[in-house]
Amino acid sequence: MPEGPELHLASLYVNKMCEGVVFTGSVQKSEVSKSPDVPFTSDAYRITAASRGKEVKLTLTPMKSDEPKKRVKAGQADQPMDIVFRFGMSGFFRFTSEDQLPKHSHLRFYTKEKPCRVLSFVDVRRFGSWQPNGAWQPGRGPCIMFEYKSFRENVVSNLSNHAFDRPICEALLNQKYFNGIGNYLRAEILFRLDIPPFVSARSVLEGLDSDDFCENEKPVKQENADKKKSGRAKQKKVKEESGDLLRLCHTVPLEVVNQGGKGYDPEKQDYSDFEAWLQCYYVEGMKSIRDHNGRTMWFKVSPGQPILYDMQSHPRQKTE
DNA sequence: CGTCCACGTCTAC
DNA sequence: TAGACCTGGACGG
Repeated sequence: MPEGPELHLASLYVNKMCEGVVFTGSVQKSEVSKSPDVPFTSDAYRITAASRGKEVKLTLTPMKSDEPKKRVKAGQADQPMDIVFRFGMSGFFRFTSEDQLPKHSHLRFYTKEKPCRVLSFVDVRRFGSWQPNGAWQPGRGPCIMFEYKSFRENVVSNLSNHAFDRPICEALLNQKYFNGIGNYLRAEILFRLDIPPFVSARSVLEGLDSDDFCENEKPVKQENADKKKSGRAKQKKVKEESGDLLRLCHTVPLEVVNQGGKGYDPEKQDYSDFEAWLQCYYVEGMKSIRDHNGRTMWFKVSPGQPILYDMQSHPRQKTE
């Protein structure tokens, strides 16, 4: 499942499926999982979810006892517990009956009904992880989708950092600054602005404002408010028409969220909408190359652009 | 049968 | 800056 949009859709899924549902007992981990046990037990508790960038937080909240004076049973939680999940390459949540447990269900929450149902964290490859009593991972930046203002400020005020020495396509995967961007989003975002993937991040980002003046229909800045010009005219024009790179880091993922469904997941039936939405990643006629970390970067070569890399064409069979 | 590839981190040399 | 960590689908022989 898992870039920012899929993590957020997962949190919406949990909140929708678990609304009004009462869970009970302890939290079960699969035999094979190496993630920590979740030391939480309650006769009756609820589950809610939130997302931030590429993480999801579940909150387990014990329900108040009918008899307030009665002491909480030994071993029973009386305080909420947060569990923070990262999804690796294949994590997602599923809510099923007990006899429909998905394969690779590695953490399970059981409802109080009979027959009971189960909220599962499913993760085929087990690159995902969870942390009981967890918090948002320190060092990950603000969410590209839901903390847009601080996301922008964090990038613009740290452009001198070595992270921005990297090519823009690699910097976009740095979760300290782009929490929620992954491999398909970086391709789609750079494609929209026709930015060559291996130009230096700093050269693309310098000159951007920490405030997005395009947002909220604010008037475009005074033409001459900025002195140093010339090369910036083109950039400013792009910004007026479709937003700058940082704005697209916000709006492109939100397009996927607004599609609903499950976002990126070729195994699912409703993958076709998402596939149709992709303009670059894995698209016929686009080029791909390994970046410095061995990740496949998808991009197009614009007419007249110099061929800087040893590229190969990777045509895709359109299933439709 | 085999090899390659996949939405991401991690830690160890 | 390699690998390590995993399963499984696609595709080649």
